[in-house]
Amino acid sequence: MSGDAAPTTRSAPATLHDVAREAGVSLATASRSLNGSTRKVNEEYRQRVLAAAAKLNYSPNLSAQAVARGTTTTVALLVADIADPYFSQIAAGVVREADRERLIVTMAATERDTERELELVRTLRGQRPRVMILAASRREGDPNNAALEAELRAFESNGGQVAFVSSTDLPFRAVQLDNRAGADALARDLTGLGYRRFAAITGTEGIRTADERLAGFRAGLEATGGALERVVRPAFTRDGGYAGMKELIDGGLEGIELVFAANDVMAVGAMSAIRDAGLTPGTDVAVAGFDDVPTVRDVTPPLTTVRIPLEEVGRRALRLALGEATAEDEAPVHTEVVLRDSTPRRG
Amino acid sequence: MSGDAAPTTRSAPATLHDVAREAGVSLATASRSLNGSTRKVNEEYRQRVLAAAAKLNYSPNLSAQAVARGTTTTVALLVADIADPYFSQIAAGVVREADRERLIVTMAATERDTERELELVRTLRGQRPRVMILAASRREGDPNNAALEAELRAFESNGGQVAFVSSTDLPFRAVQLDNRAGADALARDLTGLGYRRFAAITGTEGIRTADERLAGFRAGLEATGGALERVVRPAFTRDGGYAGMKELIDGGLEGIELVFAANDVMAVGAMSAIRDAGLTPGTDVAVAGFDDVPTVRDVTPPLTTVRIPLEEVGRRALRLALGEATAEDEAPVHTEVVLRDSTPRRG
DNA sequence: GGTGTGCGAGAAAGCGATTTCCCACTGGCC
DNA sequence: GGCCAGTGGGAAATCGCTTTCTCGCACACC
Repeated sequence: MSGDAAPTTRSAPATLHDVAREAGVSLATASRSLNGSTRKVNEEYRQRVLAAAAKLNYSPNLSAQAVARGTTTTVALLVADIADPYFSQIAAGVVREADRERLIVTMAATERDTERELELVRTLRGQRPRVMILAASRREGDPNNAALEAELRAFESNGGQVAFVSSTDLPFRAVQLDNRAGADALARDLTGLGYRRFAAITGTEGIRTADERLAGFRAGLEATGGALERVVRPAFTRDGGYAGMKELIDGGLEGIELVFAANDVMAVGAMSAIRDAGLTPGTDVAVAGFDDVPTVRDVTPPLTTVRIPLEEVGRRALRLALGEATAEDEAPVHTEVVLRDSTPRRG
Repeated sequence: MSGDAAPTTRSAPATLHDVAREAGVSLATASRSLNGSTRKVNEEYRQRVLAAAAKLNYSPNLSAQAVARGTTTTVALLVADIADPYFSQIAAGVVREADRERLIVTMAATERDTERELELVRTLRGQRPRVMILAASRREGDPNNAALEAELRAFESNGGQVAFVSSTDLPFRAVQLDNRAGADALARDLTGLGYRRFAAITGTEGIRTADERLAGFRAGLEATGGALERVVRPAFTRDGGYAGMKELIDGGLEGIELVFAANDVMAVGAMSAIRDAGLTPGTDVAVAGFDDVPTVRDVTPPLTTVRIPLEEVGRRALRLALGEATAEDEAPVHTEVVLRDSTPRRG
């Protein structure tokens, strides 16, 4: 049913004033009854107010409350792309934790554009959110970084809280993902399985997450005698992964045994490229990713990767920002190598 | 860097009042300069105000604006589960379109609980959003439906707009997905490929989307001589799909040639179950899904499904709610069967 | 020169809440 | 009986902004 206009006549929502009048009490008493202040209010009055509110279907105007109280119940969340499973899982964690704290989440997408990110932060600041969580990936040395820092500083000095997801060069709280250690461990495990000759598909230079993962992987290989023979740097997306793998194949695989993609969606794209080239991932060339997003256990062969508990990361980011972080929350997030069939033990 | 407390002393954000004082003009003039009212303001004053605002890093308090204007720039979005690619793609569409309209999106997750959904609608109503978009799936005959309808009616009569995604028995605008026709067409194409004996994995009875897809599939089979021999109804999730397929296999496949899962994540789960049972999806038993979420082109074999342009659905939902829908927007969303290797032509 | 008329600055009245402050009343205590 | 502390209701101030409303001023027109 593509429904029509509203049936009842349009009228302004009931205000607290209406409720007070209906209950025959003052504004102050109505307010106190509905949100339970420090002051006691006569039980009979309270009941009358509650009844009046129910009758009028009263819903407090959160904006007005925010103005009067000088504080909101809002959390602002910035991600690069909501449709990307990495970010959508983090968002799910933030939303869940926010809900527990009875906070409301407003979300925006930077589309991986730092200019946009800056502008969004500016806009969102107008909401006076209690907390701002920035999960969009950082770029090293981006020209907008200084302005972003200034904006966030201003936000903080007005009493707001900031938390980043993933490491950043900006001086704010952050949920530490330890990309380096994860990739390092992965590399060691892979050489342990008998692999020696590697290639990597990573994001554009400057994307901090990508750079760290590559550095960690490289370090792990160096420590255990693996050789990173080629590195390609396409976009940090599924299609980037596909394109990167194609580039590797077109350039001639020449004995490369395993391709490490800096995140799972790239790895999945890479596997499709391998297949489209008439090869079999896992058999002809092994593939490993990073993140352990849900789908990678369902691809064929299931993908070896480094697990990050992404939803937990989202939850933790919010706790961190709210200043409710336990010592555990402050520690780097535990990452764990998950070996699956995309990297079979090598003869 | 797990940064420390704010460096500058904490102070209240600059208000319009501060800006006006700094610029040496009245509050009214400052307001008019910054948001461009119908009234003209002396260019010199305007410049002074702009300069003062920049100097003080002024950011208008959106809550206060909302109270004063009696209207917000907020869109409320309800989804079942943000981490589910179906919903995250829709959300991405909503966010993108909202951004174009310079609206802010607040998001909440029902976790597939209609009780929660109702409560969230109540809370979000307090924000006085311009628009509420409900994308969480509907349940036929749910006891909370009446209360939900009442709540949304109240919201509408206060000037809010409501839009559902996917059909609903509730009398509100909705983006029509035409699940029935899509599933019908899929069934016809599959019998056209030579399949005759089918099973279906669909959601719990009462989930409208699942029911419609099953009904359409059934109709398509009946019209073309296919037989739906078994139907299982697990949860409407990836794990549900896995469990459903396991149930089918454990019950004995007995000549079933193709399994239709009512959405892609279930289909992907089903494929894993097939594989875990030592069979090969596509070869031993064909699989088809619904939605065409991004990952299904990367699974093996690539999944046959019915494409819904989910991001476009999200965008359309917002336009519909804002009353900006074109005739095109009002029409049911175009669905399209996408045949891939998970349903090879049959001998 | 007198009088409309238009323009635009600023004072002030909201918007829908919360919270301070005032004050009437009750009850305990000497 | 007088006094004081405690209680709790309601008037009014307040939050940060928008938007009427008032009013002085300049200009044009007769």
